[in-house]
Formats: sequence, C-alpha cells, structure tokens
Amino acid sequence: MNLDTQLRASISTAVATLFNQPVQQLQLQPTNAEFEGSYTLVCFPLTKISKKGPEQTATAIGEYLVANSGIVARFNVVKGFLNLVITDKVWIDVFKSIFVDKNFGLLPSNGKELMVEYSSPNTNKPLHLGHLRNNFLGYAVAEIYKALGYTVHKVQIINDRGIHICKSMAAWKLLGNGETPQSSGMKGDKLVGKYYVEFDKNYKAQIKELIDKGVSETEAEKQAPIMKQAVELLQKWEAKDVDTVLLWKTMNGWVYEGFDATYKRMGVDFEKLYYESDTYLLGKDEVLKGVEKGIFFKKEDGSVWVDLTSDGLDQKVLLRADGTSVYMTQDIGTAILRFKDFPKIEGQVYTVGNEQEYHFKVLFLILKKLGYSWADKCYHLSYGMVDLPTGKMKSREGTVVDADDLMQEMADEAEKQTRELGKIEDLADGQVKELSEMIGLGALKFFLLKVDPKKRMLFDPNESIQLQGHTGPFIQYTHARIRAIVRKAGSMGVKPNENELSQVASLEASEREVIFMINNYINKLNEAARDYSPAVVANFAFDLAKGYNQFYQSIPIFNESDQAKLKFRIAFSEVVADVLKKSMKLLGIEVPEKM
RNA sequence: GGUCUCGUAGCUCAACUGGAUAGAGCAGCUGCCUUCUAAGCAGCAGGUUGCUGGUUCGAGUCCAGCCGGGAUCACCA
Repeated sequence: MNLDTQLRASISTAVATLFNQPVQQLQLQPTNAEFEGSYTLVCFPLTKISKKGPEQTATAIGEYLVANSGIVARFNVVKGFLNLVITDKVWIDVFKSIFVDKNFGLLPSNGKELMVEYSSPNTNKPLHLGHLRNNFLGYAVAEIYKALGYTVHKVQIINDRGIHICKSMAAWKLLGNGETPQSSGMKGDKLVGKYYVEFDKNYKAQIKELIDKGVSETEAEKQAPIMKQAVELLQKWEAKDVDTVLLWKTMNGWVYEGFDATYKRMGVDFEKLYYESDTYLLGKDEVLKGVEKGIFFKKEDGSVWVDLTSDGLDQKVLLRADGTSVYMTQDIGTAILRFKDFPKIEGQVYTVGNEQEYHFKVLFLILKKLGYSWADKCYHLSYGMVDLPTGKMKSREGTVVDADDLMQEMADEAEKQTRELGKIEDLADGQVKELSEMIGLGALKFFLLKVDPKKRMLFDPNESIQLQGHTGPFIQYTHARIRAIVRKAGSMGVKPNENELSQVASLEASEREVIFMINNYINKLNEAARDYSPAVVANFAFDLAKGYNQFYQSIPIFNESDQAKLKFRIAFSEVVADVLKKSMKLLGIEVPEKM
C-alpha cells in the first residue's frame, strides 16, 4: 500500500481511538527541512474534537502512532505541528516497491478519454515564440493525462481560410512573379509570411497615397486597391472560384510543408487535424434550433443573439443579419462535431491564449444552454502572453521571435557551450549534433514550461540560453551523470536485486529525502493534471535532480565497502535516472546517456 | 467606464490551495576537482510578499478599499 494512504489511515485510527470522534480532513504535509521528520500533521484543526491544546493533541497522536502504527519511528512536536519520523525500514520497502515496478509512473488505463487542442495557427505566417509556449503546453498536458491512464486525442484547428490568407494571396499574385518554395529555396510558411508582410507594406503605402490625395482615412482603408483585391479573393473563394481555390490550396500546401518541419523539430504531434474551411459553416443549424427552443432570440434585422446578462456577461451575436456565421457559431459547431467524432471523450481542453478568455466563457455557457452536459468538462487552458525584454512581440515592429530561428539558435548555443566545456571528445560528429539538439531544445522547453501557464512570462534570450541552474540541461546533466555510474557498476559486475535491498539497515538523510520525492511522483502528476500545469512536473524534476546531486556530492558511491549498501545505491541511482527521464519525457524533453 | 487578471530578493520564478523563521535559479562574494562527469556541491549576502484595513489559533494565499501593470468588453478571427 502507498505510504501516504497508510499513514493517513493510521492517523485516522489514532484520532478515532484517542478522541472518540471520526476525522474529517487530515492536514498532512512534508516536514520543513529545519525539523526532523518526513511528514507533518497540522494539529490545530483537531483541537476541536480532542478538547485539548495543540501540543497535547499532537503528542497524544504521536505516542499512539509510535506504539501502534509500525511505520513511525519517533516524533517531535513544535507548537501544533506533529513531525513524524518514518522508519528507514519503511522507506527501504517503499523504494523496493518502486524499484521492482517497471511501469512506475505510468498508471494503467482508467477507461477515460480526453481531447486536447493546441497550436491552431493561422496559415498566413510562420510559427513564433507564442506558438512554442502553446505547443509545448498542450503537448505536455496531453502527455501528463496519458501517464495517468487517460486516452488522449491531440487535435488542432487550422485557421486556413479568411481574409488573412487572402492578403498573402493578393500580394503574391501582384508581386510574386510565380515564386515558389522550390524556386526561392525558402521554407513554405516563410514564403507565404513574406507576402503577408508585403501586403501590409503596400497597403500602408496605398493608404498614405490616398490620404495625400484628400481621401479620409476610413475611406482610404477600404479603397486601397490591394485590399480590394484581397476582399475580392475572399468572395471568390466563398463562391468556390476554381482559380482562387487552386491558389489557396497551393499556398496553404506550402505553409503545411513548413509547419510540418517545425512541428517535427518541436517534437509535437496530432492525431487529427480540423480545418476551418471544413467547419466554418457548422453551428448554424444548432443556433437555429436554439432559436426555436427559445434559448436564443432574433432581432428585427434578422440577426440572432444570445442573452448572457443573467450570467453577468453581455449579449452576443451568433448569426449576422444576412444569416452568415460568426466565429462563435463555428466554434459551437466544431465542439459538437468533435464529440461526434470521439463519442467517448469526457471533455475538451482548449489551449488558447488568455486574450480569448471571454470567448470561451461564452462558448461553454452557450453549449450548456443548448443542453450538452459535457460543456462542464470543457476547459480553456488559458496561458499568459510571452513578453520580450523590449516589451510585447509585435509583428508590425518586427520584434516577433521566429520559432525555427529560435530552435536553431538554442541548438547552436548548446553546441558552442558543449565544445567550450570540452565534452565532445569521445563523441562522433553526428552525436554532437544530436546532443546539441537535445540540450538546446531541452533548455527551451524547460524555460517555457517551468512557469505557471496562467501567468504571463518574460522571455529573456540571454537567460533562456543558460544551461546552468534552474534549467532543462541541469536535469539532463544529472541524468547523464547517473547513467555513467550505472554503466560503471555494470562493468564492475555490480547488479542490484530486489532481495538484497532489504539487507540495508539505515539510510542517509539525502537518500530518505530523494525516496520521499520519488514516492510523491504520482501525487505531483495528479496535481499537474488537476491544474493543467506542466510547471508542476518541471519543478518536480528539478527538485529531484537537485536532491540527487546533494546525495551524489556527499557520498562517493564506489568507496562503499558494504556490498548491500553499494548495490542499494546503484539501484537508487537507477531509479532516480528513470524517474527523471519519465518526468522530462512528459514535457517533451529527451535526456542523454552522456553529456 | 464594466468584467477578469497579475503585483513576492537587483532580475526570472516557487511556495503542496489558510500553516512553522516566505524558498530556488541568475547576477555578486567565499570555499570544494589526484577518488563515480565541476553543465555540479557547500556557504555568505539579498524581503515591511504594491499600500491600508478586515476575517482567525494562524494570511503571500480569503474579503473590502485604494495604487500600479495587462487582457477583454466587434454583425473580426
């Protein structure tokens, strides 16, 4: 049985026996480093039923546990805090059960299914730093749920239609001279992005020209020829004009080739792709049904609205006066479609920036009003913006950090630092590249994931490229160093086995602490899943690596003459490496055997 | 203006959801490589948790009011 639950059960029995009262909630927490013990019971809440002071209550429980539980060696009481020392035998048993469990950290299927949407870019420009946070977050959340036994469907909706792509198309037609990724050697998404920028430049120039001629600004924005062409392309596209659709397909195709390369390097994947061009007409029927049922209402001009004022929100349009859909309508339709495609999912997670919080609040309310019970299980994984030291990223000011460029810079920097440290002598060329990629991306992913998703964060390039301290490479390094120990043990013929582990009589403090952390791994995964926060896992991995390094530095493993202890420490090291690897894997970060 | 959100060491972030003397990393200073990888470890220094009240055994955390950032309130997506 799990030590946690065992301890809780013992305490419950103690309280029930001593005070003749059932317990409600036990407040059990890790003991602060300054006191002896591993678990601490907060006794203030128990004084009501014990009818004694906090110290006496704690002492009574402590004495009972030492006498009866079989797992508590001794205790100390500081104010109302009961610090419990668990016997080393119990810790060794805990470790043993983890050591023999080859699937430790991976729960068996719980039969539940979940959908996670992330990425969901527009197809008119390349992916940037903001998308990286989005993708790493969505991917990691999906992986964390998988580890907890869920079947997870990763999806995205690609915004492949609309005025934005028509702008790139208009500029390409006008200025492209038939340029293609092949003819220019440019990555497809970059090429289309280039024409999006071209559009903007020309558009601005044309507006200025018109204003100089005395046209008003709002009028100039409409009259600019290049904008007129973009709008015309959008209309033609909606009318399924053959040439326009062909150009649209071609240019989107370029973008997808580019995206695929970027996703591959990022290490993310998707089970199913939804395209806005397929779904943008969905939802209208649902809205009309809603009107019949009286959930929505129609205004005189024919537009359809939902009234959310009783929920503290506003009125929101769902169909325009001309009967066409808006973004919300489409999202209603897509949500319903997804539950038809995957009937067993119990909910959806939308990984979308926090500027759309209002939108999702409204969406989920509407779905609930329409009678879909799963609306309660839809969650907007709302993450904060990534700021640069210079402020916000702005495409117009050219301060956008490109995803491909950034990944390359990280890998280059990793290689540079690896060379400086003189660590590549025993590696072949190909291995250097592979290692640099692993370290560079590890640094980047960890940097973006270690922060609570909900909070906006600062991306300082100089800091992100750091490979020491609170970083991914620190954890990768710890893993590699442990693997070197395990290899050495193997070559010496030291092979730990289950039975010998019990021959160890006592543990060092650093060993106890690390076992405590490993034993807490599943709790941390649950916490991360509950909060949709990979940062919990990232910080767990960091703490574990740090804890192990303290052990490593204070105890020279191979100096140990006691064979049982030596073998225990090899097994112990192996398990730490394994848990580091597994937890990092959930973040999409690989760990090396050597570095 | 309404709603939401954030404010913690010089900087970047934690704080197990109300618990003990608020912790890490970076930057700064001091030690530790003839023994398993120093991308490491140990230590020093750094704080009125934006401000003022309130709730209680106990508040960075909950409530109210200020101050200061940000987001959002389209027949855009």
